Amino acid sequence: MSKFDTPRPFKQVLDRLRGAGLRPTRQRLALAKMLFEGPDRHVTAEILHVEAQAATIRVSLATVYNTLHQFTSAGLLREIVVDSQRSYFDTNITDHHHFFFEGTNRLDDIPGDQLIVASMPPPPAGTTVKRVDIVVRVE
Amino acid sequence: MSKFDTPRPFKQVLDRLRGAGLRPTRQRLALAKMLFEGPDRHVTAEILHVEAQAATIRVSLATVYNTLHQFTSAGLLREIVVDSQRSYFDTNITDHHHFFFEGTNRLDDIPGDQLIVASMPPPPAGTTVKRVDIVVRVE
DNA sequence: GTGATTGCAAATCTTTTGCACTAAA
DNA sequence: TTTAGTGCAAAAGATTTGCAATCAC
Repeated sequence: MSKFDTPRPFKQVLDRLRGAGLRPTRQRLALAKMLFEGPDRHVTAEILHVEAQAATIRVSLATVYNTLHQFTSAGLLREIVVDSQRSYFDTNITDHHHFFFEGTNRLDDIPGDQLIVASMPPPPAGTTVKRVDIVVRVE
Repeated sequence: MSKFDTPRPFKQVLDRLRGAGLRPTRQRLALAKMLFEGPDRHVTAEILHVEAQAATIRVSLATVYNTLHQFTSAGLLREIVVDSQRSYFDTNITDHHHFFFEGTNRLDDIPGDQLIVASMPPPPAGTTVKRVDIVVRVE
């Protein structure tokens, strides 16, 4: 067993922050590990904060909000708009869409190749398309 | 010129409320006229309230909120989720989608036949599709 | 009359902000 | 050091709620 067999998640997350020009502070590192190690996920600030506290990570809710927005600006996260009352963030930043379960407020990914738009109108004059968001609401 | 030539918008709006099982109160009638007479539009509670006041219609912001939700439940309006901070309501309740201008927070309709979804995954087991919302974000 | 509707002010909820303190480089 | 980042509490903005007064039927 060589020394290269062990995964080095700490370093991966650390590099991801450095690459985004964000100082790897204790709080950012802890939140990044919760978000980026393990499978993709959808979080709200509130949920991430509660989880952090459960994991004995000292971080304020304001910092969770700041961090989620910084990660989003840096392209590490994507904000999903499905609820006019709350913001969701997705660790999956590839091209894809969502199922939204109205009863439980849960989000599930729809892989990019499973939902195909056949025809789309041109953007209004003077504008460019920034993103196309598709939400399939189910219940 | 017969007596049938004159449009009777008042009666139309009144009947629309009655048909929805909503008492045609002064406030509901005034708001319904602002919403349903004239071309389709997108409004927030705030905007509708300001407009009402400008038209010397006495109605509280709480009542505007209540009314928008009652109209939505009754199927007279549709709520559009494009911004996780504010609710928009659309008087166009036919099948269609939207352009959202990120700079100005403005919404434009995309007629139903101008955006065609070619392939769509089946809804998760035990759920049914309630609606498919497509937002083309431009700037 | 009587039950639905309204207005108002207070409450709630999510998110942002100001600023003194702390920590990374 | 020096500058970015953090925590806290307060502020802000959107929306809802409780309840007495008012209105439609």
